Amino acid sequence: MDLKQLSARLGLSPTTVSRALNGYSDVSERTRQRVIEAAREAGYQPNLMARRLALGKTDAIGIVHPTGAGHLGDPRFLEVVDGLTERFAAEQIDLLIASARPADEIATYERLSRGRRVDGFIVPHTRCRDPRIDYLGQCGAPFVAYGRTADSSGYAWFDFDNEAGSRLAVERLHRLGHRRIGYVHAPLELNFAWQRHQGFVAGMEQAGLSIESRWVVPAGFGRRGGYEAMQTMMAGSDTPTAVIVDNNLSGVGVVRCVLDAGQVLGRDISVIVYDGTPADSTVLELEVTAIEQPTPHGAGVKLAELMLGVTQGQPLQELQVLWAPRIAPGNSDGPAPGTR
Amino acid sequence: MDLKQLSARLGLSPTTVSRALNGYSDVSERTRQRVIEAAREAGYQPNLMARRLALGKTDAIGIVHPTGAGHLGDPRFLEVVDGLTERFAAEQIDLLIASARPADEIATYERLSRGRRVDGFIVPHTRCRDPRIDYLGQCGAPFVAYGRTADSSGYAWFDFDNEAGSRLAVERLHRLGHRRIGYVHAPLELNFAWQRHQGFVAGMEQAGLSIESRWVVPAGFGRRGGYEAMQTMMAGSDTPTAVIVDNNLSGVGVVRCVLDAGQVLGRDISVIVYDGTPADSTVLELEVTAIEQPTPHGAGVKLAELMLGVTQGQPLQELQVLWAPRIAPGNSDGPAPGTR
DNA sequence: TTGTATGCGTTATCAA
DNA sequence: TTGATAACGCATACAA
Repeated sequence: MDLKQLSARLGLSPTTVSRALNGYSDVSERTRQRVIEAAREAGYQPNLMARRLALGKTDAIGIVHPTGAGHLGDPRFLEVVDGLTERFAAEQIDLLIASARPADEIATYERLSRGRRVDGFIVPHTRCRDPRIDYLGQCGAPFVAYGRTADSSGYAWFDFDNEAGSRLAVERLHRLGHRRIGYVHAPLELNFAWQRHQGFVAGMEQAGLSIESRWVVPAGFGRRGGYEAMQTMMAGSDTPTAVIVDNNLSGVGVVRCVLDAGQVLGRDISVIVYDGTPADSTVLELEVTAIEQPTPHGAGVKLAELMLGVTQGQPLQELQVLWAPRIAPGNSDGPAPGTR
Repeated sequence: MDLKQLSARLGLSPTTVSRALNGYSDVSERTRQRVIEAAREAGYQPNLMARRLALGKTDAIGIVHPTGAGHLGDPRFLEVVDGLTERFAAEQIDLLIASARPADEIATYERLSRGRRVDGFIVPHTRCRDPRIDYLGQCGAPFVAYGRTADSSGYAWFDFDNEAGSRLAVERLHRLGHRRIGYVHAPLELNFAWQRHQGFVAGMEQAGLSIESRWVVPAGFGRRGGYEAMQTMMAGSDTPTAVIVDNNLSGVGVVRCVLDAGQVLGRDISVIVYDGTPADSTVLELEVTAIEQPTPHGAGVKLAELMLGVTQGQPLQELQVLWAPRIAPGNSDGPAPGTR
């Protein structure tokens, strides 16, 4: 059942039927109702390829996710995808997913954009200096970045206020009497890690605390990385009384390491973790004090909306969104030992 | 630069140019070379929407992944997607991803297939009785299932020989002298869980061992579920000397629980886990004995190839592929206590 | 308010 | 071996 057949059945021209279905104003209300009714009962579905050809759009947004090391099964990524597809589906837009090793990433963006397979991109896992952003900017493809780069002025993005989050954590620990605060972080090329680290530095400065470089430990992204980082930190002769962890996978490792060392969280040592403990974790009976962000699903929905805004030519100013974190208190932190 | 412009530049008709580029035989070799050369240097890219309209294909395959409980961030899913996109990209085929809550799943398949947004589907996470398979079968949409259903005769699928895997594990433990063997499993609606459980039952029978129902414990999918299941099992007065776990997330929980109880793996209690330990785990210095499957990435590639086979009308027989598991010995199992 | 004619860029048909 | 012409199904100036 195509437009021609439907219009023939109605005794109208395809033009009129098309306009009636697409909500144009220059068609009488009576005709419109008649058309809509007939379309419904005939089970008419417009041919998307034809429409796309005529309109020059693909109704698809691409997302290229980096594969391989450094992104070992970030489980939250799929939740972002959930949010994206949910919001896009409401607009009849498809999400096209591609994977690429870091070395092939640009080529993949090129393939998708030059082949006009998508109308735009969602760019995840931004880095401080990000060639993907550069490439898309210069070739004029619409996109929304999930996270900012060093210079974030010229494009649409959605990000958390990572600096503020770390500062909140430092302030809280400082109020609890801690003065020796450690920090476990993901690779600083990842911009979220960089920003959170910046916030840590700023927070410490503001609190008048000095940063011990041996207590600032990089961890591979993931549980194991966190575990090893914490082992390193605890191996020294003097150890911090509190630790902030910049991602919740590493956070699991850190917490696990503390427990394995026979220490009591919130008493012997305090830990605050970005995003707290993953729902699925073996750390039971422990509510880790968290720097709380919007859910990945919510982020996905927001990213989708920004993408829609971009394609509709909304002013850039409205397309740069920063969400504010807050502290969700748990029982993994407490007064510094010897404070009271 | 479109076909018309390119043909004008060459002094040929669009027809000829099209045929030259698409490898038809009825064009002279000299002309073909000339056309290919010109196309390359002009950077000609065919308009996919136009081609799709003309050919009535979408060059896209859909994958609908169930969102919400029960699939909490299965990290391996993304790896499967990697394999899929990698293989499909080589054929200029896009992978379209959608998310749906279990209740909306069928509707999503319907939206995608009736809207002719995709040429076929990959169906993940099959269940024993699976309405998605029923729906796709009856509406005639091409698809490949990742895992079989109870009746797997009428469609293309890729699966592991889950029964064989469990039997291998039981045999190994039996040879090591174990007679009291427990089993921790994912919900049995999931077909892989069902099959693995069947294999366990068959293996025990074959070994002449009796199954203690209190040692067969269902666990939610995930680390925590495994942990709790193992707690349950170890709470009883008499406990098994060995445990088989049917997925590696629960496996982490089980192992963790054993360690937390101060027992030594491979000596006090033996554990064999499907797929072993995830690369990113806090269980250090321990190589869990695994029932080894192909990698998710490999599975993705294979699924993509099966999909291609389906669209090319290959006989069904060649499109039902079972991969055989093997045991990868680690140090989490050993002779039953008191055996030697 | 409706219809006519044309374009979107490709592939397929059939004649030359 | 090549080219003219007609699909593919929808959208849109423009005319009525």
